[in-house]
Amino acid sequence: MAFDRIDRQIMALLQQDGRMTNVDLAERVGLTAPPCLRRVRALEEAGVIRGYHADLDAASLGYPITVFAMVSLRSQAEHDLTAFEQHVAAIPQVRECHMLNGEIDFILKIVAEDLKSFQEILTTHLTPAPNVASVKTSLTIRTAKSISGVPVDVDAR
Amino acid sequence: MAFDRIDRQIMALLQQDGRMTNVDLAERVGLTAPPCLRRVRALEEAGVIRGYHADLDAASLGYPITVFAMVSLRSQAEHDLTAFEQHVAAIPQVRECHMLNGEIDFILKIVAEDLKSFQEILTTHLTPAPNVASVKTSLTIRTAKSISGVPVDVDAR
DNA sequence: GTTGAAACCTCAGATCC
DNA sequence: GGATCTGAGGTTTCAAC
Repeated sequence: MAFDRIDRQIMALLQQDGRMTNVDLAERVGLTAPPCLRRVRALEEAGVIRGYHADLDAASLGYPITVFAMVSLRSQAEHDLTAFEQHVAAIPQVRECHMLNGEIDFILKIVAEDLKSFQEILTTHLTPAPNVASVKTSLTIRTAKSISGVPVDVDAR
Repeated sequence: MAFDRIDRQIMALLQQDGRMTNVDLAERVGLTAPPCLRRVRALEEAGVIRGYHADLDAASLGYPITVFAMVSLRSQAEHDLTAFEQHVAAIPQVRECHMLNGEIDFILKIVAEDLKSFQEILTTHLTPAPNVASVKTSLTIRTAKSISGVPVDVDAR
């Protein structure tokens, strides 16, 4: 799928403010409402816009702790990798699971109510998981930057 | 700020679908539209709902590569830490920057158009940055789970 | 103090050009 | 892509619990 300048503007604006009304959006990109809405629907149906989400403050909701866990497995056979992914997918506090190259097999981003409950997740769900060789964790002191999504270069192409 | 069951339902639903209409939302939580809207506005003004964002597909937009970079600095003086944070904040491909405890000082999530442009970011912006002792990078092979936000337990309290 | 009912006004979505 | 129209939704006001 190819995007023109207006498509890119639409994506950049909706990434910034996902609840912007269609008429506002249309005005900002220099269209009238109907063609603007058609473009948005086309982007949604093409899977370029995957959804819209409220960005909640983790601390207010009782999850002030964010931890990164670097996990190495004993076996890197595909079956064992997917088994581990399915295992962590069922843990709600695990928000991200990325498979990496190199000596670390997976990096997980985990949120927790406090250090005690984090230790509990670690010792009851992560360390004893099948095939896990080692788990190294690092507490997040502070987060200087956290932008979901990707850079949208409006002037590209 | 304290939340009742309805507040939690609202947050869970808006985290799932940020463009849900207010009347839909009201119906799902068992209210009529006006009090539901007031609750949403209150949550926004309290900073619990920080915003709404379209979730864009990185690969479609020309960013198929995600890399984690573990950075250690030579000095951990507060002045040097914030200087590094400000440095990476200006790099659009750096989407996240978390300060960690332990031997690694920062973990960065970086998106890139291809390996070549990633290497360019690394060698021109990251490695030569002031005070950087070491940068270890890991390519993301695949992402099994990526849920922005936090678990919202509707039945809590 | 929070909900709900009614009013008004704006927007979303469909149709046609 | 734009113009027009209709039904639906957003938002404010105010009364009631």
